[in-house]
Amino acid sequence: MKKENDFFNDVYDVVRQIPAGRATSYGAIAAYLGQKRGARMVGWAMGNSYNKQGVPAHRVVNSQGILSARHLFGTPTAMQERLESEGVNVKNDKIQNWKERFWDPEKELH
DNA sequence: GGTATGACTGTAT
DNA sequence: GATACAGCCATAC
Repeated sequence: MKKENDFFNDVYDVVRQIPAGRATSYGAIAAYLGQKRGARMVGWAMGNSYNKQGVPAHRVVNSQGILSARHLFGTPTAMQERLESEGVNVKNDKIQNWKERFWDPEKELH
């Protein structure tokens, strides 16, 4: 039997709450889940669900606001274009105004 | 249970 | 700024 309160489930739940036009980092999600060093797990979890609907994985980037996983979206520009269509300026695979675009689950969901 | 891997992060060089 | 290394944790074999 599989736990419904999976680590993945928590990750998906947080990612789903990211508002359009914003983005967060793996580390922030991991920290919110109490696993400050579990950023890799967040990415790993997403890797098993990036094709899952309802999970805007394109709104999750690394700590520098870089679209580290753009290459996994089918096309190298899919992630960037999707973010731009939501109002996020992306340049060189990096989110502009990252500090202001950053959505911190610890603060927003506190 | 040991080893390898991973959409990460931070520090050091 | 780029490269190298270490840390952390869950999953797969």
